[in-house]
Amino acid sequence: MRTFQRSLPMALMRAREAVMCEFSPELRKHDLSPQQWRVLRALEERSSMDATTISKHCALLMPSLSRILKNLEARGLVIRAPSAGDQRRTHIEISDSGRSLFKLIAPLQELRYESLTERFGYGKLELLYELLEELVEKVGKEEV
Amino acid sequence: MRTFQRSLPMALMRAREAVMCEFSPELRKHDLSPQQWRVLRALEERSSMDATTISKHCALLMPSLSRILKNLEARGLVIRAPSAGDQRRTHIEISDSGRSLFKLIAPLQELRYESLTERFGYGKLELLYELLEELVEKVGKEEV
DNA sequence: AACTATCATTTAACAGGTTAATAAAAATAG
DNA sequence: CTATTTTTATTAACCTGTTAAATGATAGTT
Repeated sequence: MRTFQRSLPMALMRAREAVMCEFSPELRKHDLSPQQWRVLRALEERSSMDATTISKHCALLMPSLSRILKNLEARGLVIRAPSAGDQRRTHIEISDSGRSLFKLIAPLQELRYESLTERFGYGKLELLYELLEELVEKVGKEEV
Repeated sequence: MRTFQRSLPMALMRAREAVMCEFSPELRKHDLSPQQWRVLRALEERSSMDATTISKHCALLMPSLSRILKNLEARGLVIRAPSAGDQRRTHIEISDSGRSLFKLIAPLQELRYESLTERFGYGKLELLYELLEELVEKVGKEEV
């Protein structure tokens, strides 16, 4: 029987926590959770999207995203409006103040990412990304 | 600037979710969360431990573990008693009914793990474990 | 022995992960 | 064109993740 320590979900979780330790503190200074930051980042890159697109882009389930957007909207970092064509869709746009906050934080996080890459090794990081992607692909395939 | 998709926390999260899809449904049938299952598994292997040891073993923070144990105890899967030597410590033991539940679920999960190993490739899985471990090591090192 | 610091655990508070249920708009079938 | 189905988003309910604060027990000091 496989030993207890051989747990893929646990190993992945542990790794994620370790990586978060690197990025979270800076975000917390601005009262941003990693997920809120992820959404802000995505919107900064694309300017605007509907909720479902953000959900896919950020790997967030709709219920989580719903809460996150409510929060970000309340803080004025994001603007929500029903989509023109399809009234079901919500159109999300990053606000000026959202963009300012992004510009304040992004460079610092970028430095940390570079430092992490250096410590871990560029090649290994690439390899890790590839393995993770392949894992998602091959494990997801099972559902009929 | 690094593109949005190059996010290690996100990649790790996505992978974890994909893997969970494999194991969660069976657990949910028995009203067990992945973490509750992890604790039960750890206790089955060692029979009994104090809370802090479980916490380290299962990579759970104490507040989470505290809630999990309260739940498992209420369901009679686990027995809690103050430790003999040190009254601060809580001694946790798996109950007979906890052991029975484990024996019911474990073989099914084992099969799923084997299937996953086969689909992903044994070598790749080993490599992934190693990379994740190394990542935790090298990223954790930063704090002084 | 009394005071203080440390340690193990719990509680609180807030956010996200997850499944199921709901509401409303849009697409499709008949 | 109405009835049904599908899609989009939200809400609810429960659990975990996470930081900070609180409680209670132990160890160390003076």
